[in-house]
Amino acid sequence: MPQVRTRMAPSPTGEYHIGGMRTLLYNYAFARKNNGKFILRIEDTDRERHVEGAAERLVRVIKDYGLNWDEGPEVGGPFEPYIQSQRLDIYKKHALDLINKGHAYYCFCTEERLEKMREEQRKTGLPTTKYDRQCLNLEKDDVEKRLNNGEPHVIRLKVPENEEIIVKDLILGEIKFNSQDIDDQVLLKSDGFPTYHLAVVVDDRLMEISHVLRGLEWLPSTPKHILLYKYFGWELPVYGHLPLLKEVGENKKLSKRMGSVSAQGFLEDGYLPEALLNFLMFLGWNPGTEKEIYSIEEFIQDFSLEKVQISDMASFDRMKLKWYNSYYIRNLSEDDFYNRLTEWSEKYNYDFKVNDYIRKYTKEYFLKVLKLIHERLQVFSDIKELTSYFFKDPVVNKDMLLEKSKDREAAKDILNSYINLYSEIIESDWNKENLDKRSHEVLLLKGFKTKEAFMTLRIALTGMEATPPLFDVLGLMKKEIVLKRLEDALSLVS
RNA sequence: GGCCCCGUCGUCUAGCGGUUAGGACAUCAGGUUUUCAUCCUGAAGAUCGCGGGUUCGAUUCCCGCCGGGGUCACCA
Repeated sequence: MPQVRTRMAPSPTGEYHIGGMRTLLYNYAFARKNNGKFILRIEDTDRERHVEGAAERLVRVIKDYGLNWDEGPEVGGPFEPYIQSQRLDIYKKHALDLINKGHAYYCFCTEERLEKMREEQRKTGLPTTKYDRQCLNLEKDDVEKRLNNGEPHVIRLKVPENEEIIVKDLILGEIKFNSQDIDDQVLLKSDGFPTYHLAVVVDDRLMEISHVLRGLEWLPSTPKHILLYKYFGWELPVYGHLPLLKEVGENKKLSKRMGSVSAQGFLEDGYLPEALLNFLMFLGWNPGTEKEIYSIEEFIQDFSLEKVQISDMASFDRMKLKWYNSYYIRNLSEDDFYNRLTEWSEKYNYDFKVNDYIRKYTKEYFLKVLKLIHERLQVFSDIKELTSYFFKDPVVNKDMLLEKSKDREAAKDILNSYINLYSEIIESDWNKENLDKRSHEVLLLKGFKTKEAFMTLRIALTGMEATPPLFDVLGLMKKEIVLKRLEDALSLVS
């Protein structure tokens, strides 16, 4: 059996899409699983949509997800270059080859004419708009002359009349197409760049790609590619088309309105790569068991094309992603949690820098805070809100504060009692256990209801209804801060 | 519109002729707890899109319909 070689071939036209990362992950895992090679190739053949620096960011984010490639940008390989804009003469040579074999032809039609043609086709209600082949049978001399004159032109594939083309898809099975429905695809653009269709076929062949795993959106153009393989006299790779990603319940592609869609965006939001990857694994694949927590190594072990879903869309359940992430955060050791958070805050977040907080409040204090919110943090970007009251006085909502006790007098009584208690406790006794004990004594003494008293205190001290255990929080705070906040709350309700 | 793909709890899925149709997320209830989170236990939730076949028997195979999606560029 020939070596398994897979590839991912993204276009540097913007931020790398999270769906692209899923497809990359499958290609990566399949190659690793079969002791093959995984190739990264940059498909930058669209000069108009090309975005400066996008290729560099692409490479960066793939590495940030913890993945790598055996051949491609930065690492090189036996089939260099791996950037299509540096392979222009290769594509041209192949396009010319097709012309010589009679499977392609020059076309001098202008954009304007093509637009007009389509306009008319639509009017006459033709079932599908295809190039009308005006340039198919130009005289050889005529073509020669126009080429010499430097007239703008493209090279088109000459699609056969009525031929059945069968796509053998490893995931979907055999799919039949008729060449009648296929347009005379442009192969080489007037700027000398190839279209995707030419470039992908030529490069996949030259780079000896054995398996093409790509998104389902490519299925309709696969017959064009098969035609090209045939005319070049090449053997086909194995195809597998993966379900597209959609927003939950929306039957739509991922939308920015629902959150991030770029691979980078999720890292910025504070998702861990291992959680992201675990989540991505299940977007179109399922082991058929009940195991849902997968490391990348386990995934490589269990991945198989047979288990890829036959489905048109895989649902990108952001809720479930959050669950995965909180699971992975919870399972970080305290050290790792601190280190990962710090690293993240330095790299992505401009609003919450761990190092700034450490400088201001000491690392010891910061670590204690972290310990309290560790299992409550779902994504790193929640850190600021979740810990705000440890670092600055909260804005307390008066109504929220009052509704926890019977009435205004009761609230004042509670606040007063605990101000008295806490002012008496000396610095050396200011710890969680003692505060807990003494606070409960006051409860008994004054006949306060536990819930009323402690909720009132919690809100007065943190401004929030949901926090870590009250005396954990109190024990961490300085005595004078506690007293100040209780006094503030008291004057708020007075 | 043409071509092509898909259709199982609220959501995502497992299933590859005979199952009490399994799991996860979400939801709800109970336990732990001063709140939240975690953790544990449990509940509810699917006439397997609809209608025909094939079969002793269809969620599973075939056909039609309906619904959703993808694609029809000198974009990938």
